[in-house]
Amino acid sequence: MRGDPVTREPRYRQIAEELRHAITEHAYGPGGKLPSEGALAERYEVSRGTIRQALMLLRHDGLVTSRRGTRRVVLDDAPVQEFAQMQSFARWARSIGETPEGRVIRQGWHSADPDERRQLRIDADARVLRVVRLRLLSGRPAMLERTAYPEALGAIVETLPADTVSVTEFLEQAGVFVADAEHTIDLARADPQDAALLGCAVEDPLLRERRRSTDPAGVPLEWSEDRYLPGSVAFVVHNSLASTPMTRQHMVPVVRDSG
Amino acid sequence: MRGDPVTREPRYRQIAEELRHAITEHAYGPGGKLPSEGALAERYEVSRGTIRQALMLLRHDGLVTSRRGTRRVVLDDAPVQEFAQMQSFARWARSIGETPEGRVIRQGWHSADPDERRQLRIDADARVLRVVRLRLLSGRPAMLERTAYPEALGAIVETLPADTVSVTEFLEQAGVFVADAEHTIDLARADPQDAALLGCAVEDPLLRERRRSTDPAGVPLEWSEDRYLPGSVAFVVHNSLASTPMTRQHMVPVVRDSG
DNA sequence: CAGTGGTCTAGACCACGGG
DNA sequence: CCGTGGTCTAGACCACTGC
Repeated sequence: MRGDPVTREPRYRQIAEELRHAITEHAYGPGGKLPSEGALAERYEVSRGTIRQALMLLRHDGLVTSRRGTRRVVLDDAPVQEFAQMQSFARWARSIGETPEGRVIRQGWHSADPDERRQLRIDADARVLRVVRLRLLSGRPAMLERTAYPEALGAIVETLPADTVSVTEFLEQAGVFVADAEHTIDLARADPQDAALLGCAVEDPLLRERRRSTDPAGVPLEWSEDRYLPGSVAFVVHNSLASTPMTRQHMVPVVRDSG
Repeated sequence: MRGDPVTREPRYRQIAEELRHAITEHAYGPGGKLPSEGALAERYEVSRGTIRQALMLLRHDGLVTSRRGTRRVVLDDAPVQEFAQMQSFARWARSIGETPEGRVIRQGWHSADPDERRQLRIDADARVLRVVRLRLLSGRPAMLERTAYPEALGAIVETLPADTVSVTEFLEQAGVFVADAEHTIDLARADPQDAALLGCAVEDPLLRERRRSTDPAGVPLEWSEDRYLPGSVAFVVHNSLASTPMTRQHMVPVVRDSG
């Protein structure tokens, strides 16, 4: 009943959270130096290894540097968000003080096309549930989302009300968790459906995010193409020598069907 | 025979590299299971901790999952690149088999504007070197880059020939290394200069990447705005419960404030 | 030179998954 | 239940920075 979770938060995450707060409260920098690992280990009464785990989190988020020989330096109060917020439009919207809405525009079962088969790693004869959803921020259309779900997941999603605000949160209650996602960001032109629903003109430019999400076991959960009205959102990525989660991808001109 | 260079590659990185190769050669998956940490520790004759460091690298790159209770599962042969390739247009171009070119369009010293002062963390009276560079892929204009360098770095960049292919590689030879970068990706409209140099029309949509790079000590090195012709490039980002390097950023509609 | 973070070891206990 | 990865400890030595 109480907030006592089944599995308590690991010590190194608690420490990372405290340090993150200290940093965003400008206790050190920017440009300031963190205490040494040894000093932190003493302060928190843990081993140096635990401190290093905590600092690793901050480093991957781009909050601090680290190099041999000198103390860690505060880089910036970076705009860090939880994975859960990146993964859920509704959570993100709430975190910035907007009211998220969602409306299913169309929904139906289809046999998977080659792209869907590759992304969802399913057989040629498998079916997918395709859902088109309009996403709104405080009443204004912000994004149009076209998602394909594999059979098992589609059977759940299919039952949701058309105005479900957060599919992600519903799926979590059903025991479905997203653990990994790969995003491809580029530009697209509004097709007639985009234009009608987002309230722009056909051929207007949109920011496009294609996303493939998988569960903790590595099983693909969804393959989605989201189109954002320009001016409503930007994507921020941090990378470093320590981790390079972002890559450029070359696009060769492709021939598309006339639709 | 220990003829190793000054600093040898750490064991965990060697192991990660071997495993990465095995994965991309489809020795396990996709969907396959990796050997347990204990088995790998025995095979490579290292402690379990070292194996875990290696696996952590693969996990952050989105190559494998990891959860308690089961062996790691191969996710995909992900489009992983080195940080160095993400950071350098020329290196990236070569890696995809294209010939990179660069041309300085304009270059000059200015007093830093508020944006540059904040991004480069410099004083109000400091000067910056502003450089406008056109980047080409195999002869075709692909991107226009507007960069601001702080005084010390500008003094070096200023001396480069106008057709320098890789500024990054030159700076490395001068002992300047990029260790961290933050990227903001959204959409922009071509201004007259963009249009003239990229060969598009004014107001045409462009994919915009703003970037702030820092050195290993956390000192800002450059603040840049790159505008890509659509269709030439996409950005790919991997994130997970383990690390969330990407965030959405809300862009507030420009509202005229009435004093 | 002293202090720092990077690497590595050899243990330990626990939480979780799946048979 | 057993095997797995997640957390944590208490050391050790080394490479590097900066005085």
